[in-house]
Amino acid sequence: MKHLTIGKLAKKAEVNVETVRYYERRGLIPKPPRRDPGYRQYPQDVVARIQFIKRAKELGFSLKEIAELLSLRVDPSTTCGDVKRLAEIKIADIEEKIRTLKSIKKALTKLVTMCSGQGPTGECPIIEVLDTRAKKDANNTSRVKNG
Amino acid sequence: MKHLTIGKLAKKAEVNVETVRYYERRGLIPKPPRRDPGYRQYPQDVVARIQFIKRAKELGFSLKEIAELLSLRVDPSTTCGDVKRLAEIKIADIEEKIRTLKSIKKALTKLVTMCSGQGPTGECPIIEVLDTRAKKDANNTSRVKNG
DNA sequence: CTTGACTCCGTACCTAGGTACGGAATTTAT
DNA sequence: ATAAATTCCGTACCTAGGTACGGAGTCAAG
Repeated sequence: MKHLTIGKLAKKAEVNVETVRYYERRGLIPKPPRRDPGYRQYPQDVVARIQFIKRAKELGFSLKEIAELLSLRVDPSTTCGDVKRLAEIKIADIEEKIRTLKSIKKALTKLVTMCSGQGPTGECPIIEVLDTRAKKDANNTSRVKNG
Repeated sequence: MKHLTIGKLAKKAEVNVETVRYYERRGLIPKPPRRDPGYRQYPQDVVARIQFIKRAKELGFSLKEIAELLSLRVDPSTTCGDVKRLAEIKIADIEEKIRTLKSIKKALTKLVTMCSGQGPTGECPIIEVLDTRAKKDANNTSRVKNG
């Protein structure tokens, strides 16, 4: 089977048919060629593209950001400098996300340990772990003086 | 300053006042004590809690999931077994997210390299990198394209 | 002691990201 | 060769997560 109907594609990628059409409208997947009466014919690789979109969504990227990620490629229409710049911004975003996830994970791991250790502490260590990071821009303006 | 009004809290946590009330309704932050005519009095630590919520959202957690994360603590009302089980599920979720983020990052890094190398490939390496992962349940015809 | 900023509350509205509807044409299965 | 499923399209609707409105009471500064 060389091409996929929209229904087959949706099934493979585990999304709704309407979602496929929606992504097309949003420009997240390319407009496919049409068969005789107008039926869409999808190449196989669109499955992976949709699966990428799904994963990226779970990681907190908006469809707009995902579209940007997907457009990142080395082709004649973009200069390398542009691609590089955008990619580097995205890499930094991702590193930040990874850092935060790691600290949440650490907190959870600590919690599990505490649990085994039988310490009924009552406080939530998850927030505590992130607390340090939160402090980076916790500067009160001068007008917050109070007694 | 011992307590915060809702406005001060919102400012510190960099969210809208309405959002604070919304989170209260959703049970994401505890209902604070009230002052004389009914004004909310927030302890300082709620700032960190809201910042945690903001970050977790950026990582793709829903408010419901965030509520679960925040309720994870060792206290008398939950058994250690319960906490541990839930925490371990969350840890696995997080590890999956980290893995996916790393592979996207890797793809982007590769892209930057390619870019420096002047290779006008035209294809999007981001999807390709994730493709391997996608294949885990892509049991279709024997015809697998390679590149 | 007034003026303006802040608070209360319920309800209405908004954006993002889908999902469903409905009727006509077409394809597939029986 | 029918019946059942799929496809087309535009539009309407839905959920999550806020955000704004409005009118009344309250606090802080001039």
